[in-house]
Amino acid sequence: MGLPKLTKLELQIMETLWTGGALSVREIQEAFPDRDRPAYTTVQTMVYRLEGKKAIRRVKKIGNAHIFEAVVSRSSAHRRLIDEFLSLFGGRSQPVVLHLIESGNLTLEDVKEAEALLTQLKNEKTTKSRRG
Amino acid sequence: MGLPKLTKLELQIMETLWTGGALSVREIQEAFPDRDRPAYTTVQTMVYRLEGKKAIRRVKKIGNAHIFEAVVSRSSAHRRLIDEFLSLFGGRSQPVVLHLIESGNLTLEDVKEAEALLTQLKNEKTTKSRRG
DNA sequence: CACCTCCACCTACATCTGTAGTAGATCTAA
DNA sequence: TTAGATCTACTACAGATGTAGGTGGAGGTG
Repeated sequence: MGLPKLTKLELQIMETLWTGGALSVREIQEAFPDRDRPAYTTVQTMVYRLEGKKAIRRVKKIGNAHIFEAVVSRSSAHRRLIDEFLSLFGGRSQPVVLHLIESGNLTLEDVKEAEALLTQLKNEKTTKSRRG
Repeated sequence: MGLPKLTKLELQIMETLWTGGALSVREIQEAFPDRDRPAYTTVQTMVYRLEGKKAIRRVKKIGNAHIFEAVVSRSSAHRRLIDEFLSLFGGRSQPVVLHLIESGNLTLEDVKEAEALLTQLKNEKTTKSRRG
């Protein structure tokens, strides 16, 4: 089975784990912005569901609290999201790109930068492989 | 209130209406691919819900069948979708762009083309306005 | 007019998502 | 050791989404 489908709230929790490493439910809850923080048990429920989906796992226990960490990587989750999204446009990115540009969310510069960044990353990896 | 939120299936129906103009429930249903066509009443339910959301409206009656047409434009619906989507990435398009490029869904060429197209459209509109 | 077909409407329901309460276990500090 | 804090695990529930059945009525056909 492929990557699990993650909902908005689940993604927020994943984001916290991707950023913060291994955390308790309490820590995840407190990572939410003050003004829009779900109840402890709400977060707990989502954490359990993420566990059920194998997106996260329990790694240890501190006191009586379980500590969770991400199993699914941010990168693969994002990929999944994007594919899902593109499928709404028949898998074609053209209409998406048009709208991104139109709304000022995307310029040639952005793309150039992104490409440069990717190229750079790729080269570094290659170099490292050759050296190692 | 802004644009209504549209679900996947609702979007498929909207797409049919955006493409086909004013249609009956039966026509919308038959526009689905043979192999994955929902029951007539399923489509009907979604059409009613779209009507409830003011995304479409009844324009006339042929025989005893109502004919529906889109009220919300494809363009605004797409915009809404994209904003919704970007919000999952904190409103930043950078990670999205990176993934689009990485997965081969987006190249500099695509962006150039899209920009050219937009510029062209804008000019045409301006010209038309001046003329009219 | 009688009948058959198609449609409108209403109702139902499983699953998913977000939300949270409660009961009982466990830990910790006095 | 005992009371308060904190967690876990379970349960509940409303709204959204996809899916579709059933009933009755409108329209055309012979």
